[in-house]
Amino acid sequence: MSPEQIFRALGDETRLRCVMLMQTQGELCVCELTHALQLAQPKISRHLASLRAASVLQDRREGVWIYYQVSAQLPAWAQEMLRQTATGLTTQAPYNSDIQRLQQMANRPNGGACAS
Amino acid sequence: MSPEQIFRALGDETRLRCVMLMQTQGELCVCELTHALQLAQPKISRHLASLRAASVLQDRREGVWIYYQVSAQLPAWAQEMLRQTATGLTTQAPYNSDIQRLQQMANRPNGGACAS
DNA sequence: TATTTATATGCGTATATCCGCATATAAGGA
DNA sequence: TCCTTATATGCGGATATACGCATATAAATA
Repeated sequence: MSPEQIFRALGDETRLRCVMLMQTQGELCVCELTHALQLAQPKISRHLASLRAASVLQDRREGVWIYYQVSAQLPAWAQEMLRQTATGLTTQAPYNSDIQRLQQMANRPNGGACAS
Repeated sequence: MSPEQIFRALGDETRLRCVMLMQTQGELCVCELTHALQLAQPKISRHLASLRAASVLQDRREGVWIYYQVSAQLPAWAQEMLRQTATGLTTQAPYNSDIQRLQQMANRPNGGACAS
C-alpha cells in the first residue's frame, strides 16, 4: 500500500490507539482491544478491517479469536516510523490509559501476551 | 494539534509530496512547490493551508512570496517521524522526481535555497 | 492609480468517511 | 443440532474531504 494510505489509516483516533497498543503490547485480539479502548465491538472491528486493508495490520485466527498485530510486511521506514511514534505517544493520554486497562484486564484469552 | 490530525494531514498524496519536499529541501514558496509537483496553484495552496491548520507547516511572508517549512513547533516524535519517512521515501517516485524538478527549476525566488 | 505577479478563497459537486444499530458468520461446547 | 461467544458486515444518514473553476487579496512596480 502507498505511504499516504498508511498515513490516512493512522489519521483517526480509534485506529491510532489500536496501532499504538499493538506496537507496544504485541499481538492482540479484538476483545482485548475492545476492553482496553472501551469502545463498541463493531466499531473496533471495522477500524481493524480498514487498518488491514491499508496493510498496517495483519491478522490470524486461533479458534474463536482473531489476533491482530502490526504487519511484518510493512516497509522498514514505516516500521521505524511507528516505533518513533509509539515512543513519543504512549506516555500520554489516552494511549497510556489504554495500556493500563489492557494490563489490568481479567480473563485475557490464552494466546494473549499475559498468559504464560 | 493532535497526533491523529498530523497523520490525517499526511494522508493525501499532494500533501505528503509537499511535506517530503520541504523536509529534504527546507523552506519553499508556493511557486516552487507548484513547479516541482506540476499541479495547479489553487490546489497546492489549499493543501498548504490544511497542513498549516494541522500545525505541520509554518509560513512566513517575504514580499510577494510566502515561504512554507516544516514547523519547528512540532513535537519531537513528529519531527523524528518525518525524518524517518523522508529517508524511506525520497529515493522513490514521485518524491525523487519532485526533488529533481525543483533543483532544475529556473528563476527560483531570491530567498530560495538556490540563490546565493 | 493601473498593471502584473504571487497567493488565497468562495462555490458547487462528487465522493469518501464515520457512526449506530441490527444482523450475519463462524467456532466450540452441551 | 442448539446455544453461546467472538467477530464481521449490511444499511442509512450525517458530515467531511477533494476537486475544478472562477475570483479575490496583496505586494511590487510603472
